[in-house]
Amino acid sequence: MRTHERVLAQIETGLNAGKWPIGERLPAERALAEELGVSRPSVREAIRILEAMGIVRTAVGSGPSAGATVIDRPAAGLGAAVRLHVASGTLPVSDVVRTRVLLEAGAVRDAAARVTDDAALARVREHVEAMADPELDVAAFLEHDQDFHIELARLSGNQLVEAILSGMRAAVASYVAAGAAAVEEWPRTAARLRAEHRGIVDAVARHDGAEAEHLMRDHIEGFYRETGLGER
Amino acid sequence: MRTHERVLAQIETGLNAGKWPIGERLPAERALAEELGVSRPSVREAIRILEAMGIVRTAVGSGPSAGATVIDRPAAGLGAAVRLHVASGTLPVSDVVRTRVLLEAGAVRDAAARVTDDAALARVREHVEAMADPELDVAAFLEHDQDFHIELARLSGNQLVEAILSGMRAAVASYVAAGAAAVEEWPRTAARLRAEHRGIVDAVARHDGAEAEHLMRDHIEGFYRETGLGER
DNA sequence: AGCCCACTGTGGACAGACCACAGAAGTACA
DNA sequence: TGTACTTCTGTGGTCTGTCCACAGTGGGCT
Repeated sequence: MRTHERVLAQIETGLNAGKWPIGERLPAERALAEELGVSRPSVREAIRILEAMGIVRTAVGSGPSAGATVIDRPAAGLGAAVRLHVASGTLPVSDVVRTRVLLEAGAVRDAAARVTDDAALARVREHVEAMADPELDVAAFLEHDQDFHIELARLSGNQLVEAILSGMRAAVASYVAAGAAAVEEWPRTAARLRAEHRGIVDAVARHDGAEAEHLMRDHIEGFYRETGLGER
Repeated sequence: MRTHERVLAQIETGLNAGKWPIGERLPAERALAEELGVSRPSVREAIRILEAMGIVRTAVGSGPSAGATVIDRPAAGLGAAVRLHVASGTLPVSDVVRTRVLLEAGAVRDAAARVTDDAALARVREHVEAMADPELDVAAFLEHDQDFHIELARLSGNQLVEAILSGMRAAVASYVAAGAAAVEEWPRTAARLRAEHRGIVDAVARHDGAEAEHLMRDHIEGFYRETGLGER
């Protein structure tokens, strides 16, 4: 086993044992290196991996905010992994779409069953309304679309689903942008997407999970079909 | 932007451009460092991240197999991320279970629609049959159970779903083991699980996606309920 | 012809140094 | 006494140089 892997394992053990709760800082790189009897570069490599996985955040300087702070951003690591693999071209877009359908459809169903927080629902509606602005260019529209989907998934309360979808965000954004560019009459498509968004939110608001699930499924698959992304 | 991030971005760009198809090797660390005008440690940190994400595999020595070879193991990176976050205790088991339900139910539905490869189906059945061995201890039984679920998901042909589920494997294994230990009459539960497995495979084999989806849902949720893991 | 061994290129690891940064502590001055 | 400035200290970021272990490769010896 390589040194940095050993370091990683030791840190992971410590994390499991609750040695450094979220918000706490890991020992300084030099201290950790001495403590574990390894060199600083080895410690750094381990911390790099933790950072890429969204487990810690590093900062230079002095004071409480400096150093490697334990955080918990599942989306960071999952996101980077999904992004890199989609980028490397081996993860087909159709797989990403299908996975979205499964997760988002399930998420809105759960959201409909549990949503009571009107503030959260209002946040979702904000994105829907923002998309109604006729001045909005396509990029900004799609930005709100992404936020809408993520916020909606968040309503399910399932952190893992939210993290995976957040992770897929960049990958989704790139294919959606390509799809939007392929649409002939964008204004009409945009109007339809808006209407579908409203329908989904309304279904969630009235706790109609089955309907919300159904609408979400059609919404994602419909866009994918209309843009012909599947035939590439 | 930090140096290793710049290196990572450059490598990612190269990957996107198809500069190093899968199976090819990245330039040597020293060469890459000189080419990009950075130090070797910075290059190493970038490669470490790629390695953790399952994008490359490194090997010492000489010859074609040495160096950083581009591979594609989405499960590696996603798995590590899910494992670390579940381990860090912030991802509740119920979220993991729910995510499994969504993904696996969808996966078997897709599998039923497309499965024609009898060899792949036979591989799944092997695990089912292996679980029938009365000599099998609980740990080995659960091992086969995990393999069964992953192989089944693989039949869907969706690499992303398979990767995510593979990534969740370790997390799932730990909660399933805890659940199995909480069961009063294990032999009876084991028999039921076996029967459910058979039912799912049969449904997939006769292309009955709806039934397979339904059975899978009940299978996962049933075990979760029976073991009372949700009440902890 | 076959075997052995040195060579070469690779990642793995380490030591040591210097820098940039940001907060903390100490100090000078009003 | 209070405020502003300066210095100190601890932190990650980065680089240089070095050595090691390893695994093919190819030449030379038997």
